Amino acid sequence: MEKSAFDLIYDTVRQIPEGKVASYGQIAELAGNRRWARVVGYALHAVPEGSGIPWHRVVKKDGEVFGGADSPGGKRQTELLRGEGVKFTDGRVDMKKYQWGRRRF
DNA sequence: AACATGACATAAG
DNA sequence: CCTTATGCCATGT
Repeated sequence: MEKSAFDLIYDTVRQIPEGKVASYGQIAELAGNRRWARVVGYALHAVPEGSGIPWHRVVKKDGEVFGGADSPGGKRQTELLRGEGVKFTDGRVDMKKYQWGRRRF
């Protein structure tokens, strides 16, 4: 069985350390192709609960959570990240300090 | 099997 | 900053 894009993406997301966040594009890039950003979104959307996938550590390139901090799910994601020590500002995570590794520069 | 949709990113205007 | 277009995979109808 060859690994599918989803498997690679899930594997990458699982490697995100606690207290850090990664952007969809970053996950896609680490998974193999940076154009999988969309696939990453769908993958997280299809993440079965209890899979051990820290989907809440994945945010948009701007650091905004899914749907926006105003969304019910976004609010939950924000709370989860905050519980790990990630501070939020204006509904966005401070990527400069909390982005996993750091792509670019 | 074909078409439309989706938790995005990037480039171009 | 916003809109439009393109790229990619899986799922639902």
